Amino acid sequence: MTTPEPADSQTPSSQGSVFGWSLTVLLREWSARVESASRDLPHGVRGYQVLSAVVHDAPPTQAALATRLGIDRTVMTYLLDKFEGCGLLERRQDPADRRARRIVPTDHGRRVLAEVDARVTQAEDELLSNLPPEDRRVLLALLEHAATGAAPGEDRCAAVARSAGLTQEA
Amino acid sequence: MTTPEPADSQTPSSQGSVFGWSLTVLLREWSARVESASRDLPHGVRGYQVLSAVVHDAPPTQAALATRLGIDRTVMTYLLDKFEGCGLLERRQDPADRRARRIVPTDHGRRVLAEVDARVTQAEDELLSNLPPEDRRVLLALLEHAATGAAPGEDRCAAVARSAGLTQEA
DNA sequence: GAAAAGTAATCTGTCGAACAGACTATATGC
DNA sequence: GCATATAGTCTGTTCGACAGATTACTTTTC
Repeated sequence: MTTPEPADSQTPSSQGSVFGWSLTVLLREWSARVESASRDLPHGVRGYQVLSAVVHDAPPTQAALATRLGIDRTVMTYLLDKFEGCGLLERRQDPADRRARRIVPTDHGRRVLAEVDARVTQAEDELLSNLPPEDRRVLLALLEHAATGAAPGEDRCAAVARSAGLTQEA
Repeated sequence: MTTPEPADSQTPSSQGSVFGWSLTVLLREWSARVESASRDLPHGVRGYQVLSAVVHDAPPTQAALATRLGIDRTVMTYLLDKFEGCGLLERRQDPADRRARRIVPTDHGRRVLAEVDARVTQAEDELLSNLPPEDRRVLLALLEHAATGAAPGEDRCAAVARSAGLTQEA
């Protein structure tokens, strides 16, 4: 009786977290598309993110890579096992600290990533096809800004350190 | 010819999907915060999304609810079992189609959601604290627009209908 | 108006991914 | 040298996702 039949069932942002819903929907769709764009890679989307981070961001160690991607260390291990087995990445002992491994892409890895990256870019364009290019750029910029601010811990320090050319922190 | 890469000023593709990374980071952080904001609810974030969708969107049936949230039907079943057990929601037979269940919130459910919603809103504010309010609003609007366009199924009709009145940012 | 086909929700079993915890090897501090 | 901390690996458990069969009801067809 008192059920106040919502006149339009899709009221905009007056309702509870549109933000969360939007993020969830977009990430799900993005994952689905990138999944099929990453068919050459092991572990699908996850794999793409790993390879992409290694090539583009070059985090110093395996642990740093895991932190950046929000992946558990134990998961990172078998992810990299697979990549190494496929000849896409290599683990090298860091000469400065022989506990640590520096993850470096092989030439083959770089080539494969380039192809996948192209497909991913196209997939993203399709995903955002109902936003005009200008809005798209604004969205991307805001998104990155928000994510960088929200990312946990030393990522920001690392970013600062890297842009300043530092190799060691006190 | 081979469609050349658009050498636009700042192609995100040159860095590999910043888009995907940003979405992933933001959703992870959002989930963590909402998780602790939803401590009164079963199934954490998932639970919040379900309850929120039921109250704010009022999808006609259990299946519609599942589709909207991208949750498998069989998963929906035990999610709702729990919620019904906690007295937050009720399943009622749809008189028009006795196979279907209409999911309705109890008063208790509404009250609990109101509290959680408040906490979630606050958490989101903190999450986006490094964006000025204006940017925040723009981000939300673009995000929702993009998500509505990308969401599978009949949402798209609603999107078109609504986007007739939108597109006025500059 | 009964049989056939289709749909909403549930139940069952299986699989994989995520996480906690122990373990190995190096590093650093006293 | 011994104690403690850290990088990475290995092991076992748990939990959620999904496919497939099942039950209840509706719609279609003759």
